[in-house]
Amino acid sequence: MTESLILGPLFRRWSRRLALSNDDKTAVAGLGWSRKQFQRDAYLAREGEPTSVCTLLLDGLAYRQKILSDGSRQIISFHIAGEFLDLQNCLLEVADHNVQALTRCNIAVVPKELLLEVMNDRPNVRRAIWLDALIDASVFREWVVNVGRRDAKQRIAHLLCELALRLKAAGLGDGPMFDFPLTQEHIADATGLTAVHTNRTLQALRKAGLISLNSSKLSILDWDALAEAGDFSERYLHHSV
Amino acid sequence: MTESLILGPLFRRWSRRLALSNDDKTAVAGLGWSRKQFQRDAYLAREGEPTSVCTLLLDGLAYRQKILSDGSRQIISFHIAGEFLDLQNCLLEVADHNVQALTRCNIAVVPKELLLEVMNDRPNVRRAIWLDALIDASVFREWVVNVGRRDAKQRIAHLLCELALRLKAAGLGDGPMFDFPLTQEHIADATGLTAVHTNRTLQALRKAGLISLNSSKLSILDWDALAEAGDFSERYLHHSV
DNA sequence: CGTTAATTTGAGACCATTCAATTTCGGTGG
DNA sequence: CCACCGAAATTGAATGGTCTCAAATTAACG
Repeated sequence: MTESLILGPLFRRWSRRLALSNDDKTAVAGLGWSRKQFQRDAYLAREGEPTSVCTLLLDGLAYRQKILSDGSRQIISFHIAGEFLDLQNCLLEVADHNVQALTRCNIAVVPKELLLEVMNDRPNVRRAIWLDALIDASVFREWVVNVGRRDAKQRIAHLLCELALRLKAAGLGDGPMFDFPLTQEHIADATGLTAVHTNRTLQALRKAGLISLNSSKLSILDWDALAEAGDFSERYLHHSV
Repeated sequence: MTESLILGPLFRRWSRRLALSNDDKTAVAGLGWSRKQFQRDAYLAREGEPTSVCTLLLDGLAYRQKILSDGSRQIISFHIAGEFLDLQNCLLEVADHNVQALTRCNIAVVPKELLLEVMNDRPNVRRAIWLDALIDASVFREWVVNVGRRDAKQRIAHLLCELALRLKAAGLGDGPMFDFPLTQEHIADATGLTAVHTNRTLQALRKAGLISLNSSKLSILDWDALAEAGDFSERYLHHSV
Protein backbone atom coordinates (compact mmCIF):
# COMPACT_ATOMS: atom_id res chain seq x y z
CA MET A 1 0.00 0.00 0.00
CA THR A 2 2.90 2.34 -0.51
CA GLU A 3 1.04 3.47 -3.62
CA SER A 4 -1.95 4.75 -1.74
CA LEU A 5 0.38 6.73 0.47
CA ILE A 6 1.78 8.42 -2.58
CA LEU A 7 -1.70 9.37 -3.72
CA GLY A 8 -2.62 10.76 -0.34
CA PRO A 9 -3.02 14.38 -1.46
CA LEU A 10 -5.36 13.26 -4.25
CA PHE A 11 -7.56 11.12 -2.02
CA ARG A 12 -7.70 13.79 0.63
CA ARG A 13 -8.85 16.34 -1.91
CA TRP A 14 -11.39 14.00 -3.44
CA SER A 15 -12.78 13.07 -0.05
CA ARG A 16 -13.72 16.69 0.52
CA ARG A 17 -16.32 16.40 -2.22
CA LEU A 18 -17.37 12.75 -2.41
CA ALA A 19 -16.93 9.42 -0.67
CA LEU A 20 -14.79 6.86 -2.46
CA SER A 21 -14.81 3.28 -1.30
CA ASN A 22 -11.60 1.57 -0.33
CA ASP A 23 -11.97 -0.57 -3.44
CA ASP A 24 -12.07 2.56 -5.56
CA LYS A 25 -8.97 3.93 -3.92
CA THR A 26 -7.15 0.65 -4.21
CA ALA A 27 -8.02 0.42 -7.89
CA VAL A 28 -6.70 3.90 -8.56
CA ALA A 29 -3.62 3.36 -6.45
CA GLY A 30 -2.86 0.12 -8.25
CA LEU A 31 -2.78 1.60 -11.70
CA GLY A 32 0.96 1.50 -12.00
CA TRP A 33 1.84 5.08 -11.38
CA SER A 34 5.42 6.08 -11.92
CA ARG A 35 7.02 8.86 -9.97
CA LYS A 36 9.21 11.58 -11.40
CA GLN A 37 10.80 14.73 -10.18
CA PHE A 38 11.18 17.96 -12.12
CA GLN A 39 13.30 20.94 -11.30
CA ARG A 40 12.03 24.49 -11.17
CA ASP A 41 11.06 25.85 -14.61
CA ALA A 42 11.23 22.42 -16.23
CA TYR A 43 8.58 21.57 -18.80
CA LEU A 44 6.28 18.72 -17.82
CA ALA A 45 4.39 18.88 -21.10
CA ARG A 46 4.72 20.79 -24.33
CA GLU A 47 2.11 22.11 -26.71
CA GLY A 48 1.93 20.07 -29.88
CA GLU A 49 3.18 16.84 -28.36
CA PRO A 50 1.03 13.73 -28.58
CA THR A 51 -0.54 12.83 -25.24
CA SER A 52 0.14 9.50 -23.62
CA VAL A 53 -0.15 9.97 -19.85
CA CYS A 54 -2.06 11.87 -17.22
CA THR A 55 -0.06 13.64 -14.55
CA LEU A 56 -0.83 14.09 -10.88
CA LEU A 57 1.07 16.67 -8.88
CA LEU A 58 2.25 15.15 -5.59
CA ASP A 59 4.32 17.98 -4.27
CA GLY A 60 5.25 21.50 -5.29
CA LEU A 61 3.57 23.97 -7.62
CA ALA A 62 3.09 23.84 -11.38
CA TYR A 63 1.31 25.94 -13.95
CA ARG A 64 -0.13 25.77 -17.42
CA GLN A 65 0.88 28.33 -19.99
CA LYS A 66 1.02 29.21 -23.65
CA ILE A 67 3.80 31.03 -25.43
CA LEU A 68 2.71 33.52 -28.09
CA SER A 69 4.40 34.13 -31.39
CA ASP A 70 6.06 37.26 -30.02
CA GLY A 71 7.55 35.26 -27.17
CA SER A 72 5.25 36.57 -24.45
CA ARG A 73 3.73 34.09 -22.03
CA GLN A 74 0.24 33.74 -20.62
CA ILE A 75 -0.21 31.56 -17.59
CA ILE A 76 -3.58 29.82 -17.63
CA SER A 77 -3.73 28.18 -14.22
CA PHE A 78 -1.69 27.22 -11.20
CA HIS A 79 -1.79 23.80 -9.61
CA ILE A 80 -1.00 22.50 -6.16
CA ALA A 81 -0.34 19.07 -4.67
CA GLY A 82 -3.14 16.59 -5.22
CA GLU A 83 -4.34 18.11 -8.49
CA PHE A 84 -4.16 16.69 -12.00
CA LEU A 85 -2.22 18.77 -14.49
CA ASP A 86 -3.64 17.44 -17.74
CA LEU A 87 -6.87 15.50 -17.41
CA GLN A 88 -7.75 16.55 -20.93
CA ASN A 89 -5.04 14.18 -22.10
CA CYS A 90 -7.46 11.32 -21.43
CA LEU A 91 -9.35 12.11 -24.60
CA LEU A 92 -7.39 14.69 -26.56
CA GLU A 93 -4.60 13.43 -28.78
CA VAL A 94 -2.35 16.48 -28.83
CA ALA A 95 -1.44 18.87 -26.03
CA ASP A 96 -2.77 22.36 -26.66
CA HIS A 97 -0.66 24.09 -24.01
CA ASN A 98 2.50 23.76 -21.95
CA VAL A 99 2.84 22.65 -18.34
CA GLN A 100 5.77 23.93 -16.36
CA ALA A 101 7.13 23.38 -12.85
CA LEU A 102 7.02 26.47 -10.69
CA THR A 103 8.98 24.86 -7.88
CA ARG A 104 10.68 21.51 -7.74
CA CYS A 105 7.84 19.08 -8.39
CA ASN A 106 7.17 15.48 -7.56
CA ILE A 107 4.63 14.00 -9.89
CA ALA A 108 3.01 10.66 -10.56
CA VAL A 109 2.15 9.73 -14.12
CA VAL A 110 -0.16 7.03 -15.40
CA PRO A 111 -0.80 5.91 -18.99
CA LYS A 112 -4.04 7.53 -20.03
CA GLU A 113 -5.48 4.21 -21.18
CA LEU A 114 -5.19 2.81 -17.67
CA LEU A 115 -6.87 5.83 -16.20
CA LEU A 116 -9.66 5.55 -18.76
CA GLU A 117 -10.05 1.89 -17.87
CA VAL A 118 -10.54 2.47 -14.19
CA MET A 119 -12.90 5.31 -14.99
CA ASN A 120 -14.82 2.92 -17.20
CA ASP A 121 -15.08 0.33 -14.48
CA ARG A 122 -15.75 2.57 -11.47
CA PRO A 123 -18.50 5.18 -11.58
CA ASN A 124 -17.28 6.92 -8.44
CA VAL A 125 -13.77 7.34 -9.77
CA ARG A 126 -15.25 8.53 -13.01
CA ARG A 127 -17.31 11.12 -11.21
CA ALA A 128 -14.37 12.32 -9.14
CA ILE A 129 -12.15 12.81 -12.16
CA TRP A 130 -14.80 14.52 -14.27
CA LEU A 131 -15.61 16.79 -11.42
CA ASP A 132 -11.97 17.81 -11.38
CA ALA A 133 -12.03 18.52 -15.09
CA LEU A 134 -15.24 20.54 -14.85
CA ILE A 135 -13.93 22.63 -11.98
CA ASP A 136 -10.73 23.25 -13.92
CA ALA A 137 -12.92 24.62 -16.69
CA SER A 138 -14.82 26.81 -14.25
CA VAL A 139 -11.54 28.31 -13.11
CA PHE A 140 -10.54 28.97 -16.70
CA ARG A 141 -13.81 30.83 -17.20
CA GLU A 142 -13.19 32.99 -14.19
CA TRP A 143 -9.73 33.76 -15.47
CA VAL A 144 -11.18 34.95 -18.75
CA VAL A 145 -13.25 37.38 -16.71
CA ASN A 146 -10.28 38.35 -14.58
CA VAL A 147 -7.96 39.31 -17.41
CA GLY A 148 -10.77 40.56 -19.60
CA ARG A 149 -12.65 42.98 -17.39
CA ARG A 150 -10.72 43.77 -14.24
CA ASP A 151 -8.00 46.35 -13.72
CA ALA A 152 -4.55 45.57 -12.39
CA LYS A 153 -5.38 45.85 -8.71
CA GLN A 154 -8.49 43.73 -9.04
CA ARG A 155 -6.75 41.08 -11.10
CA ILE A 156 -3.93 40.58 -8.65
CA ALA A 157 -6.17 40.70 -5.61
CA HIS A 158 -8.43 38.13 -7.26
CA LEU A 159 -5.53 35.82 -8.05
CA LEU A 160 -4.25 36.02 -4.50
CA CYS A 161 -7.70 35.24 -3.13
CA GLU A 162 -8.02 32.21 -5.36
CA LEU A 163 -4.64 30.80 -4.46
CA ALA A 164 -5.07 31.47 -0.77
CA LEU A 165 -8.41 29.67 -0.70
CA ARG A 166 -7.13 26.70 -2.65
CA LEU A 167 -3.99 26.38 -0.56
CA LYS A 168 -6.03 26.61 2.59
CA ALA A 169 -8.49 23.98 1.38
CA ALA A 170 -5.56 21.69 0.62
CA GLY A 171 -4.30 22.10 4.14
CA LEU A 172 -1.26 24.03 3.03
CA GLY A 173 -0.63 27.32 4.73
CA ASP A 174 -0.63 28.37 8.32
CA GLY A 175 -3.65 30.48 9.11
CA PRO A 176 -3.54 33.55 6.90
CA MET A 177 0.06 32.82 5.86
CA PHE A 178 1.16 30.75 2.89
CA ASP A 179 4.31 29.60 1.19
CA PHE A 180 4.13 31.57 -2.00
CA PRO A 181 6.97 30.86 -4.44
CA LEU A 182 5.48 32.79 -7.37
CA THR A 183 7.69 35.54 -8.69
CA GLN A 184 6.18 38.83 -9.71
CA GLU A 185 6.76 37.72 -13.27
CA HIS A 186 4.53 34.69 -12.67
CA ILE A 187 1.84 36.92 -11.27
CA ALA A 188 2.23 39.24 -14.24
CA ASP A 189 1.95 36.45 -16.78
CA ALA A 190 -1.10 35.06 -15.01
CA THR A 191 -2.91 38.40 -14.92
CA GLY A 192 -1.93 39.71 -18.34
CA LEU A 193 0.16 42.52 -16.89
CA THR A 194 3.84 43.41 -17.03
CA ALA A 195 6.18 42.58 -14.20
CA VAL A 196 6.82 46.28 -13.62
CA HIS A 197 3.18 47.13 -13.22
CA THR A 198 2.65 44.04 -11.09
CA ASN A 199 5.34 45.32 -8.79
CA ARG A 200 3.70 48.70 -8.40
CA THR A 201 0.30 47.16 -7.87
CA LEU A 202 1.59 44.79 -5.20
CA GLN A 203 3.07 47.77 -3.42
CA ALA A 204 -0.32 49.42 -3.46
CA LEU A 205 -1.90 46.30 -1.95
CA ARG A 206 0.76 46.26 0.74
CA LYS A 207 0.39 49.93 1.46
CA ALA A 208 -3.34 49.49 1.80
CA GLY A 209 -2.69 46.86 4.45
CA LEU A 210 -4.34 44.03 2.53
CA ILE A 211 -1.39 41.70 2.18
CA SER A 212 2.17 41.12 3.13
CA LEU A 213 4.33 39.42 0.53
CA ASN A 214 8.06 38.85 0.65
CA SER A 215 10.59 36.08 0.92
CA SER A 216 8.09 33.78 -0.74
CA LYS A 217 5.63 34.21 2.08
CA LEU A 218 2.17 35.60 1.48
CA SER A 219 -0.01 36.77 4.33
CA ILE A 220 -3.57 37.86 3.83
CA LEU A 221 -3.83 40.66 6.36
CA ASP A 222 -7.41 41.63 5.58
CA TRP A 223 -9.34 38.96 3.75
CA ASP A 224 -12.58 40.88 3.40
CA ALA A 225 -10.82 43.91 1.99
CA LEU A 226 -8.76 41.80 -0.40
CA ALA A 227 -11.82 39.93 -1.64
CA GLU A 228 -13.60 43.24 -2.09
CA ALA A 229 -10.61 44.70 -3.93
CA GLY A 230 -10.51 41.69 -6.22
CA ASP A 231 -14.25 41.44 -6.82
CA PHE A 232 -13.77 37.91 -5.55
CA SER A 233 -16.52 35.38 -5.02
CA GLU A 234 -15.55 31.80 -4.38
CA ARG A 235 -18.48 30.20 -6.12
CA TYR A 236 -16.48 29.34 -9.22
CA LEU A 237 -14.12 27.15 -7.20
CA HIS A 238 -17.03 24.83 -6.38
CA HIS A 239 -15.44 23.80 -3.13
CA SER A 240 -18.78 22.38 -2.10
CA VAL A 241 -19.46 20.62 -5.40
CA MET B 1 -37.91 9.26 -34.90
CA THR B 2 -38.86 12.88 -34.86
CA GLU B 3 -36.57 13.18 -31.85
CA SER B 4 -33.47 12.17 -33.74
CA LEU B 5 -34.31 14.75 -36.36
CA ILE B 6 -34.30 17.41 -33.69
CA LEU B 7 -30.88 16.33 -32.55
CA GLY B 8 -29.50 16.33 -36.06
CA PRO B 9 -27.01 19.17 -35.51
CA LEU B 10 -25.61 17.35 -32.46
CA PHE B 11 -25.20 14.01 -34.20
CA ARG B 12 -23.66 15.63 -37.24
CA ARG B 13 -21.11 17.39 -35.07
CA TRP B 14 -20.33 14.29 -33.06
CA SER B 15 -19.92 12.18 -36.18
CA ARG B 16 -17.07 14.43 -37.27
CA ARG B 17 -15.00 13.13 -34.39
CA LEU B 18 -16.26 9.64 -33.57
CA ALA B 19 -18.64 6.95 -34.75
CA LEU B 20 -21.79 6.47 -32.71
CA SER B 21 -23.93 3.41 -33.27
CA ASN B 22 -27.59 3.79 -34.12
CA ASP B 23 -28.36 2.36 -30.70
CA ASP B 24 -26.36 5.13 -29.10
CA LYS B 25 -28.14 7.78 -31.10
CA THR B 26 -31.53 6.28 -30.39
CA ALA B 27 -30.77 6.19 -26.69
CA VAL B 28 -29.76 9.83 -26.66
CA ALA B 29 -32.69 10.86 -28.80
CA GLY B 30 -35.10 9.00 -26.54
CA LEU B 31 -34.12 10.81 -23.39
CA GLY B 32 -37.18 12.95 -23.28
CA TRP B 33 -35.83 16.22 -24.51
CA SER B 34 -38.12 19.17 -24.32
CA ARG B 35 -37.91 22.04 -26.75
CA LYS B 36 -38.02 25.69 -25.91
CA GLN B 37 -37.54 28.95 -27.70
CA PHE B 38 -35.85 32.04 -26.33
CA GLN B 39 -35.86 35.53 -27.73
CA ARG B 40 -32.77 37.59 -28.36
CA ASP B 41 -31.02 38.63 -25.13
CA ALA B 42 -33.07 36.27 -22.98
CA TYR B 43 -31.29 34.46 -20.18
CA LEU B 44 -31.14 30.68 -20.58
CA ALA B 45 -29.35 30.23 -17.27
CA ARG B 46 -28.33 32.45 -14.40
CA GLU B 47 -25.32 32.36 -12.14
CA GLY B 48 -26.21 31.14 -8.68
CA GLU B 49 -29.17 29.05 -9.72
CA PRO B 50 -29.23 25.35 -8.91
CA THR B 51 -28.66 23.20 -11.97
CA SER B 52 -31.24 20.69 -13.09
CA VAL B 53 -30.93 20.29 -16.84
CA CYS B 54 -28.42 20.26 -19.65
CA THR B 55 -29.14 22.41 -22.66
CA LEU B 56 -28.44 21.73 -26.30
CA LEU B 57 -28.59 24.57 -28.79
CA LEU B 58 -30.60 23.54 -31.84
CA ASP B 59 -30.71 26.77 -33.71
CA GLY B 60 -29.35 30.29 -33.32
CA LEU B 61 -26.42 31.64 -31.34
CA ALA B 62 -25.91 31.85 -27.59
CA TYR B 63 -23.11 32.90 -25.29
CA ARG B 64 -21.87 32.47 -21.77
CA GLN B 65 -21.04 35.50 -19.69
CA LYS B 66 -20.45 36.85 -16.25
CA ILE B 67 -21.53 40.22 -14.92
CA LEU B 68 -19.06 41.98 -12.63
CA SER B 69 -19.91 43.98 -9.56
CA ASP B 70 -19.48 47.23 -11.50
CA GLY B 71 -22.00 46.04 -14.09
CA SER B 72 -19.55 45.30 -16.85
CA ARG B 73 -19.88 42.07 -18.76
CA GLN B 74 -17.34 39.53 -19.91
CA ILE B 75 -18.40 37.05 -22.53
CA ILE B 76 -16.69 33.71 -22.02
CA SER B 77 -17.70 31.77 -25.12
CA PHE B 78 -20.06 31.72 -28.05
CA HIS B 79 -22.06 28.68 -29.07
CA ILE B 80 -23.65 27.55 -32.30
CA ALA B 81 -26.25 24.98 -33.25
CA GLY B 82 -25.42 21.47 -32.16
CA GLU B 83 -23.39 22.49 -29.12
CA PHE B 84 -24.19 22.03 -25.45
CA LEU B 85 -24.40 25.22 -23.42
CA ASP B 86 -23.86 23.84 -19.94
CA LEU B 87 -22.39 20.36 -19.78
CA GLN B 88 -20.87 21.24 -16.44
CA ASN B 89 -24.41 21.13 -15.03
CA CYS B 90 -24.14 17.34 -15.12
CA LEU B 91 -21.98 17.36 -12.01
CA LEU B 92 -21.97 20.88 -10.60
CA GLU B 93 -24.84 21.86 -8.37
CA VAL B 94 -24.89 25.61 -8.91
CA ALA B 95 -24.37 27.59 -12.12
CA ASP B 96 -21.22 29.68 -11.99
CA HIS B 97 -22.06 31.87 -14.99
CA ASN B 98 -24.92 33.12 -17.12
CA VAL B 99 -26.03 31.88 -20.52
CA GLN B 100 -27.75 34.30 -22.83
CA ALA B 101 -29.38 34.09 -26.26
CA LEU B 102 -27.59 36.14 -28.89
CA THR B 103 -30.27 35.56 -31.51
CA ARG B 104 -33.59 33.87 -31.17
CA CYS B 105 -32.70 30.38 -30.00
CA ASN B 106 -34.29 27.00 -30.21
CA ILE B 107 -32.98 24.69 -27.54
CA ALA B 108 -33.58 21.19 -26.26
CA VAL B 109 -33.23 20.51 -22.56
CA VAL B 110 -32.88 17.22 -20.75
CA PRO B 111 -32.80 16.54 -17.00
CA LYS B 112 -29.20 16.10 -16.06
CA GLU B 113 -29.89 12.80 -14.31
CA LEU B 114 -31.14 11.30 -17.58
CA LEU B 115 -28.08 12.48 -19.43
CA LEU B 116 -25.86 11.03 -16.72
CA GLU B 117 -27.73 7.76 -16.98
CA VAL B 118 -27.20 7.35 -20.68
CA MET B 119 -23.58 8.34 -20.20
CA ASN B 120 -23.31 5.67 -17.55
CA ASP B 121 -24.77 3.03 -19.81
CA ARG B 122 -23.08 3.94 -23.07
CA PRO B 123 -19.33 4.40 -23.27
CA ASN B 124 -19.45 6.00 -26.70
CA VAL B 125 -21.97 8.61 -25.63
CA ARG B 126 -19.90 9.22 -22.56
CA ARG B 127 -16.82 9.78 -24.64
CA ALA B 128 -18.61 12.12 -27.03
CA ILE B 129 -19.95 14.29 -24.25
CA TRP B 130 -16.71 14.43 -22.30
CA LEU B 131 -14.87 15.30 -25.45
CA ASP B 132 -17.23 18.23 -25.84
CA ALA B 133 -16.56 19.37 -22.28
CA LEU B 134 -12.80 19.06 -22.68
CA ILE B 135 -12.80 21.01 -25.91
CA ASP B 136 -14.92 23.70 -24.27
CA ALA B 137 -12.21 23.95 -21.63
CA SER B 138 -9.52 24.20 -24.30
CA VAL B 139 -11.36 27.11 -25.84
CA PHE B 140 -11.61 28.80 -22.45
CA ARG B 141 -7.85 28.45 -22.09
CA GLU B 142 -7.22 30.05 -25.44
CA TRP B 143 -9.52 32.91 -24.47
CA VAL B 144 -7.47 33.52 -21.35
CA VAL B 145 -4.49 33.92 -23.65
CA ASN B 146 -6.44 36.08 -26.06
CA VAL B 147 -7.61 38.64 -23.55
CA GLY B 148 -4.47 38.36 -21.45
CA ARG B 149 -1.66 38.83 -23.91
CA ARG B 150 -2.93 40.09 -27.25
CA ASP B 151 -3.66 43.66 -28.32
CA ALA B 152 -6.98 44.82 -29.69
CA LYS B 153 -6.34 43.99 -33.33
CA GLN B 154 -5.04 40.53 -32.48
CA ARG B 155 -7.89 39.78 -30.11
CA ILE B 156 -10.59 40.63 -32.59
CA ALA B 157 -8.86 38.92 -35.50
CA HIS B 158 -8.45 35.83 -33.34
CA LEU B 159 -12.10 35.81 -32.34
CA LEU B 160 -13.22 36.15 -35.94
CA CYS B 161 -10.94 33.30 -36.99
CA GLU B 162 -12.34 31.05 -34.29
CA LEU B 163 -15.95 31.76 -35.10
CA ALA B 164 -15.39 31.45 -38.83
CA LEU B 165 -13.74 28.06 -38.45
CA ARG B 166 -16.40 26.75 -36.12
CA LEU B 167 -19.25 28.00 -38.28
CA LYS B 168 -17.63 26.49 -41.33
CA ALA B 169 -17.12 23.16 -39.57
CA ALA B 170 -20.79 23.16 -38.62
CA GLY B 171 -21.77 23.66 -42.22
CA LEU B 172 -23.02 27.15 -41.60
CA GLY B 173 -21.73 29.87 -43.81
CA ASP B 174 -21.28 30.13 -47.53
CA GLY B 175 -17.63 29.92 -48.48
CA PRO B 176 -15.83 32.80 -46.81
CA MET B 177 -19.11 34.46 -45.86
CA PHE B 178 -21.07 33.95 -42.65
CA ASP B 179 -24.20 35.14 -40.96
CA PHE B 180 -22.75 37.12 -38.12
CA PRO B 181 -25.33 38.61 -35.76
CA LEU B 182 -22.85 39.73 -33.10
CA THR B 183 -22.96 43.42 -32.37
CA GLN B 184 -19.75 45.33 -31.79
CA GLU B 185 -20.68 45.34 -28.13
CA HIS B 186 -20.69 41.53 -28.14
CA ILE B 187 -17.26 41.52 -29.73
CA ALA B 188 -16.07 44.06 -27.20
CA ASP B 189 -17.35 42.07 -24.23
CA ALA B 190 -15.77 38.91 -25.60
CA THR B 191 -12.38 40.48 -26.13
CA GLY B 192 -12.22 42.63 -23.02
CA LEU B 193 -12.35 45.88 -25.01
CA THR B 194 -14.79 48.76 -25.20
CA ALA B 195 -17.34 49.02 -27.97
CA VAL B 196 -15.73 52.23 -29.17
CA HIS B 197 -12.29 50.72 -29.53
CA THR B 198 -13.78 47.61 -31.10
CA ASN B 199 -15.35 49.85 -33.69
CA ARG B 200 -12.06 51.50 -34.54
CA THR B 201 -10.23 48.20 -34.63
CA LEU B 202 -12.79 46.64 -36.96
CA GLN B 203 -12.36 49.60 -39.26
CA ALA B 204 -8.63 48.94 -39.32
CA LEU B 205 -9.25 45.29 -40.21
CA ARG B 206 -11.58 46.39 -42.99
CA LYS B 207 -9.17 48.98 -44.29
CA ALA B 208 -6.41 46.39 -44.35
CA GLY B 209 -8.61 44.26 -46.58
CA LEU B 210 -8.83 41.35 -44.15
CA ILE B 211 -12.56 41.28 -43.59
CA SER B 212 -15.85 42.74 -44.62
CA LEU B 213 -18.45 43.06 -41.89
CA ASN B 214 -21.81 44.76 -42.16
CA SER B 215 -25.49 43.99 -42.11
CA SER B 216 -24.74 40.98 -39.96
CA LYS B 217 -22.62 39.42 -42.66
CA LEU B 218 -18.98 38.61 -42.10
CA SER B 219 -16.68 37.81 -44.98
CA ILE B 220 -13.13 36.69 -44.47
CA LEU B 221 -11.42 38.36 -47.40
CA ASP B 222 -7.90 37.16 -46.62
CA TRP B 223 -7.81 34.19 -44.29
CA ASP B 224 -4.04 33.89 -44.07
CA ALA B 225 -3.61 37.55 -43.26
CA LEU B 226 -6.38 37.46 -40.66
CA ALA B 227 -4.94 34.38 -38.98
CA GLU B 228 -1.55 36.05 -38.98
CA ALA B 229 -3.00 39.25 -37.56
CA GLY B 230 -4.73 37.27 -34.82
CA ASP B 231 -1.82 34.97 -34.01
CA PHE B 232 -4.34 32.25 -34.72
CA SER B 233 -3.62 28.55 -34.67
CA GLU B 234 -6.52 26.16 -34.79
CA ARG B 235 -4.98 23.44 -32.67
CA TYR B 236 -6.96 24.43 -29.57
CA LEU B 237 -10.25 23.73 -31.35
CA HIS B 238 -9.29 20.06 -31.62
CA HIS B 239 -11.33 19.66 -34.75
CA SER B 240 -9.51 16.39 -35.35
CA VAL B 241 -9.87 15.10 -31.80
C1' DC C 1 30.97 36.66 -0.39
C1' DG C 2 30.45 36.76 -5.13
C1' DT C 3 27.07 36.18 -8.72
C1' DT C 4 22.71 35.89 -10.71
C1' DA C 5 17.85 36.39 -10.13
C1' DA C 6 14.27 39.20 -8.45
C1' DT C 7 12.48 43.44 -7.04
C1' DT C 8 12.14 48.32 -7.22
C1' DT C 9 12.22 53.03 -9.17
C1' DG C 10 11.71 56.81 -12.73
C1' DA C 11 10.23 59.03 -16.81
C1' DG C 12 8.12 59.09 -21.20
C1' DA C 13 5.18 57.05 -24.67
C1' DC C 14 1.17 54.70 -26.17
C1' DC C 15 -2.85 51.91 -26.43
C1' DA C 16 -7.24 51.87 -24.94
C1' DT C 17 -10.84 54.32 -22.32
C1' DT C 18 -14.24 57.75 -21.35
C1' DC C 19 -17.75 60.82 -22.50
C1' DA C 20 -20.59 62.97 -25.69
C1' DA C 21 -22.42 63.81 -29.97
C1' DT C 22 -23.56 62.38 -34.58
C1' DT C 23 -24.72 59.30 -38.27
C1' DT C 24 -26.35 55.08 -40.09
C1' DC C 25 -29.05 51.04 -39.97
C1' DG C 26 -33.10 47.92 -39.22
C1' DG C 27 -37.60 47.44 -38.36
C1' DT C 28 -42.38 49.26 -37.83
C1' DG C 29 -46.63 51.55 -38.78
C1' DG C 30 -49.18 54.80 -41.50
C1' DC D 1 -43.34 53.32 -50.11
C1' DC D 2 -42.10 56.72 -46.99
C1' DA D 3 -41.71 58.56 -42.23
C1' DC D 4 -40.42 57.42 -38.02
C1' DC D 5 -38.07 55.25 -34.17
C1' DG D 6 -34.68 52.95 -31.28
C1' DA D 7 -30.60 50.33 -31.71
C1' DA D 8 -26.18 50.06 -33.54
C1' DA D 9 -22.28 52.08 -35.51
C1' DT D 10 -19.21 55.94 -36.01
C1' DT D 11 -16.49 60.07 -34.88
C1' DG D 12 -13.75 63.40 -31.98
C1' DA D 13 -11.07 64.90 -28.25
C1' DA D 14 -9.26 64.46 -23.80
C1' DT D 15 -7.93 61.43 -20.13
C1' DG D 16 -5.64 57.65 -18.03
C1' DG D 17 -4.03 53.05 -17.03
C1' DT D 18 -0.52 50.30 -18.39
C1' DC D 19 3.69 49.61 -21.02
C1' DT D 20 8.45 50.32 -22.36
C1' DC D 21 13.10 50.99 -21.54
C1' DA D 22 16.80 51.55 -18.36
C1' DA D 23 19.01 51.71 -14.33
C1' DA D 24 19.51 50.86 -9.43
C1' DT D 25 18.68 48.23 -5.43
C1' DT D 26 17.82 44.12 -2.89
C1' DA D 27 17.41 39.23 -2.17
C1' DA D 28 18.61 34.42 -3.01
C1' DC D 29 21.99 30.86 -3.34
C1' DG D 30 26.14 28.09 -3.76
